[in-house]
Amino acid sequence: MSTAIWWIRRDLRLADNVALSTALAQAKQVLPVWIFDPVLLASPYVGEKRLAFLLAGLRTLDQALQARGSRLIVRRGHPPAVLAQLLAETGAGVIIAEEDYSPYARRRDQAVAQALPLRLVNGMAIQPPGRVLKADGSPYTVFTPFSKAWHALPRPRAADLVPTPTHIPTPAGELASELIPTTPQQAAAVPFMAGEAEAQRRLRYFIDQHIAAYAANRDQMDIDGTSRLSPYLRFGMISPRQAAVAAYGAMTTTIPEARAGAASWLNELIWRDFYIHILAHFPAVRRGSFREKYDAIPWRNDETQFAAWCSGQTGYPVVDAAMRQLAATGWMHNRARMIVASFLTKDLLIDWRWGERWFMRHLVDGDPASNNGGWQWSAGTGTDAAPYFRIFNPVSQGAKFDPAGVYVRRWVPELARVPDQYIHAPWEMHPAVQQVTGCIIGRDYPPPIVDHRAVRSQTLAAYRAVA
DNA sequence: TTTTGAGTTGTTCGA
DNA sequence: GTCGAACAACTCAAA
Repeated sequence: MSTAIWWIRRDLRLADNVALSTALAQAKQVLPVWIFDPVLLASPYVGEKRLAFLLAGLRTLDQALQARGSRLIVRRGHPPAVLAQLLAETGAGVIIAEEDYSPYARRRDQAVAQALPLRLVNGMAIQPPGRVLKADGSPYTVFTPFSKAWHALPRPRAADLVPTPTHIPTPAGELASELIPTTPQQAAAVPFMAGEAEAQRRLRYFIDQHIAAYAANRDQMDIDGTSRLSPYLRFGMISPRQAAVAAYGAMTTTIPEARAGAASWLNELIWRDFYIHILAHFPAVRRGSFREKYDAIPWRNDETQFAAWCSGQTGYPVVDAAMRQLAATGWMHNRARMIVASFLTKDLLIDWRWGERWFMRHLVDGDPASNNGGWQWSAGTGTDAAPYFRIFNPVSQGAKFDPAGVYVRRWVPELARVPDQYIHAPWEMHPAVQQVTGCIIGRDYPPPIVDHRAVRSQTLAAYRAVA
């Protein structure tokens, strides 16, 4: 075969790219193609920060391709039509892509495969859906047995990783390609530089500097103890197999903390696989509760309270810090995600889908599988959900995971001079203290929009009624 | 088929 | 201040 199309979707990398290596093995020439799908661009789940990160990633990928004798062809339109046109233009005999298991992607790929020679390969998950099943062939819905079965499979090894090709022979003829739009101004504050090289640099830095303390620090919001690789995994600027191989590598050290940290981080990668599998096997979770009875929860859905949550004006410092971090940077600490999700669903009794959509619009790493899984876990509606009476207390969570208020003060500057003992409950400051610290509750910072203790018991009653 | 052990990440209360 | 129990049963997975 003379030409294969490498259809790039969530695999913006050249290293360990099975779609690319398969294309190179099958054809003399490979044409890398990106398609802007109007359906996805118009989705309410797309936001400008993630879009900007994607565009920057495409530019970086194009540069890497050009350094290897190739280039990125960019088109816009309905993928089946665009690909049919490209096959006609190039005479390519096959389209090869990394499989995306989310519901829209599967429908899209089915439509393509009906008319065109499409071949899908795994790479988005470490173990693809269908490979981790119970003895009777059905999928797992509880994490721990899933992870046991996952661990029983052959582990990815460094030798399995496909090296970066040194040269990518690409058809030389004239082929129309759109320019990649320039990054909107908004992206300036996003602390993620797009691209494969940056992903590898972060991986090395994390493994070398942070893995030993990961198990102890990963929940601390005031410490940069996490890998911050999620945006790169989201767009395949690093493959999850590369991450897993690095984790296994760190597990061979003699330092017990490093081994524990690596195991803990690998577990998070397995959670990522788990939610990819859940969405693949149960696509209805995208629209409703995994457990149907929880669709009957009587959400209060107060628009004013939702707006306060979105803008970081709830009066609960740790919630507000997290929501402002999200708005400013497109990222939020994992512990903070749980706290604000618990607050939205359990304190405000607002439908978890509202929070899911807000996260998707603002997160650079927004991924349908992980985001949906996390929200349903927090709301108590999902597979393997937390018991509904497990309601986070935003004050004690703050005290535990941001004890000196470093995280809060960074993102809620009006609380900068509030003493540590009040930093997570500033409304408890005596008026004289408010005066001295320059933070008058109701003037400089809002009073709490709900009384946690009161709404907690209301929510318990509401959940108990449908459980 | 039945039984048994277990289930990411919490909070509150009372001794 | 610390610690264990209660929260509330239910579903899942595997023997």
